[in-house]
Amino acid sequence: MKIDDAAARLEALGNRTRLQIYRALVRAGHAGMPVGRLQDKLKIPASTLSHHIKALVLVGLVSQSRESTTLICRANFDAVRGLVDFLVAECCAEETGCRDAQTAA
Amino acid sequence: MKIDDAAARLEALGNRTRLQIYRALVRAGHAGMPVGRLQDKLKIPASTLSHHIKALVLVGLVSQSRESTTLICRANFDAVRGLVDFLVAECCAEETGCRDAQTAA
DNA sequence: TCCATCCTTCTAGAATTATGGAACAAGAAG
DNA sequence: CTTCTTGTTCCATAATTCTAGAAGGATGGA
Repeated sequence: MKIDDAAARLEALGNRTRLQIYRALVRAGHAGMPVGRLQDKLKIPASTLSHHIKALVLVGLVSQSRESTTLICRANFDAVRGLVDFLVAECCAEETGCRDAQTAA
Repeated sequence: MKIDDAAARLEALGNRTRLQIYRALVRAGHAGMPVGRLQDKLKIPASTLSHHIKALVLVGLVSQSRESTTLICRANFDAVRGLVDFLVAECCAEETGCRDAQTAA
C-alpha cells in the first residue's frame, strides 16, 4: 500500500462520526446496513451522514450496493487489514535482533 | 479504548507527514530516533516537524526521552496495537456465524 | 561568559474539513 | 401521474488544521 492511500484511510477513520459509522458497519458484518438505519443509530442529519459515508467509500473502507431504494453499506474488511499491515510493516527494520521484526506484512 | 481516543490516534496518523514520522520511528524500533535525524530524513522545517511530533506524542503514539541536548522519539507499539484491536473489535457482533467473530480483542 | 546546537513556542495566513438546510433524483406504491 | 421513501448534491458558513518564519529556551563546550 502506498503511504498516501494509508494516510487517506487513517484520516477517514480519524473522525468520531466516521469511526462510529465504520464500527457500526463492522458490527453489522457482511450483511451490512442501510444508510437509513445508520442515520437512526447515529442521529445525525442525512446530508452530514451522506458526506461521511462518501468519504469512507472514496478511500475504499466501505462499499455499497443498492437494493431497490435502500443503499446497503458494508465495511471492507480487506482494506482495514491492509492498513493494519502497513502500520506495523518493517517494524524495527533498522534495529537488529528485534523479536517483532518483519520486512513486509 | 474509548472511541474518542481511537479517533484521535487515527487522525494523528491520517496525515502524510505524520505517518512518515511514525513509520520512520517504527523502522527505528526500540532504539528510537532523535528529532534532528527525522528532520534530515523528511526535509521539513523544524517548526512544522515539531508540531507534528507533538501531535503524535499527545495522543500517545510516540514517547520521548531526553539525552542531554537531543530528544529521542520512539513509537509506542502498545498504542497502535490497541488501535488495531479497536478497529476489529466486535466484528460481526450482530451477525450470527461469522468466522471472524469476536466480542473483544 | 560566549557561542553553537537542538528543539519548541509564538504568531499568522492559507488551506482544508465539517456541518446541515434546501433542493434534487430515482424508484416504488397507489 | 402523484406521492412517499430513500439518499445525494448544492451551497454557505463555521471551525479546524497545516505550514513555516521568527523568536525563545535549554544544554554543553570553548
